[in-house]
Amino acid sequence: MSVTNEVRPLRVGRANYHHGDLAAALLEAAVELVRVAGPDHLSLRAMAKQLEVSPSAVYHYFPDKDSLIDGVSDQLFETLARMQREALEKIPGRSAKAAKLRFRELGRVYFQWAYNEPNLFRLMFGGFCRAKEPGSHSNKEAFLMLAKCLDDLLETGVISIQMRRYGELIAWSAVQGVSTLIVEGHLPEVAFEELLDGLELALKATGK
Amino acid sequence: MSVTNEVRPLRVGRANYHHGDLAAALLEAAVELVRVAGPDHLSLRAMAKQLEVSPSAVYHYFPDKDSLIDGVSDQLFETLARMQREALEKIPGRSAKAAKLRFRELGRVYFQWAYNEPNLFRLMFGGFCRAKEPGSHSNKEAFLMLAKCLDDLLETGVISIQMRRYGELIAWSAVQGVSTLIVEGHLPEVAFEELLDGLELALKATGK
DNA sequence: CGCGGTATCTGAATAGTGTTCAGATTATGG
DNA sequence: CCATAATCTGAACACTATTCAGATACCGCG
Repeated sequence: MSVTNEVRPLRVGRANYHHGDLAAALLEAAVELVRVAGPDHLSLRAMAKQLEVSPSAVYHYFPDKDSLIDGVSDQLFETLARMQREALEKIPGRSAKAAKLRFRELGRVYFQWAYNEPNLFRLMFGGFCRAKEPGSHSNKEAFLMLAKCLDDLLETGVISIQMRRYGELIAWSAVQGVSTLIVEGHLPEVAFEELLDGLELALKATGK
Repeated sequence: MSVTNEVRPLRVGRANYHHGDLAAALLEAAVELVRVAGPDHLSLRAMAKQLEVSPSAVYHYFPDKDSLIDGVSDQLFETLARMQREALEKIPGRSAKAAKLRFRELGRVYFQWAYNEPNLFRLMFGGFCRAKEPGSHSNKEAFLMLAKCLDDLLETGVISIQMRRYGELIAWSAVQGVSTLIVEGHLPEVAFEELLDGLELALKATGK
């Protein structure tokens, strides 16, 4: 819907030269291929064939396959962060109940993402790409959302002041871990809600 | 050191036929190659060349590459479990202090494994192999060790009875998660000990 | 001791992969 | 309208997993 949208010819007729927006098309196709086949079975040639483009065309937009995967990763982290943001916006209110719901929903979106799209989750956290600095990607935003959530829980007296200090670390680690363990078949699906129960109880701790 | 050790000819002279114990040699070479190059860059041909064996020889012991990776995975899970067992054996005693040390050490071995050998960790949990049933692999043993640890913490009054119920789930998930997040560069290394502090505090909860 | 059968491994071939590079094609600014 | 820059092609190279017919070495049985 941007202004530049009307300009590109988008491969008029059958002429194959000048795709229009090949970089974006490549990323889109890559996401889809990873989604169905897994990160280790992403094939540049398969992508090129699907976009009716020569395999070497890719190298005008990405220096190599790993760079493309990095691009996909960035996009996925942004998508996940957006989903979390949207989920939070649906639960307004400054009550303890609302704060608890937001906390659980934040974790639930994370887990559901992993559960619904295991291959995308694997690409993000399976060593195919690495975060340049701790808290890069859109992880920065995700981290801030979690922090805000915990602040709300503290203010409404749900969690203790001592545990607030460890909140982000424990919650993020536990949700990340349980997602991996369920996705890879080491834990049953039902373990996730149970983990949330445990987390809430644990963070409450000696406080209140 | 087993009895069958003396029997195999182990590739006498320069004759290349009949390796001796190719299956085990393949697994060993595979572990080493994954260790240095990552799970997605494991090459059957590179393995074969290293063992001075034809590439097709592999297929007499493993139906395909994925089966070999499954074999590697099983071996890695056993190794990790053994390291945890050995770590526990070094900390005897029924005191609260000993129980706390055992709990932390169990997590530390898990994390150190991930941190020291990220590529092996990725093979185990990155979707290259899947646990057939929840609690298969030598995860069963790892899970039992963790359960025993938590029982000790309960008996010595370190953790609350309520939290005992969520102990395995929270501890395993959190340690798994923080290991992934640190290995993949989303959290700094120091986050691990901090997580242990938080976990201990969290599990204590309203009890004692 | 020798011979047949079997387990083991080879060699070649097929189909697929990422990557490079010279050159062909199209779009665009002066 | 033409030159220049951006874009994409086609062929080639060095890899990869996998299959299969056939060669090789071992082992037990007579």
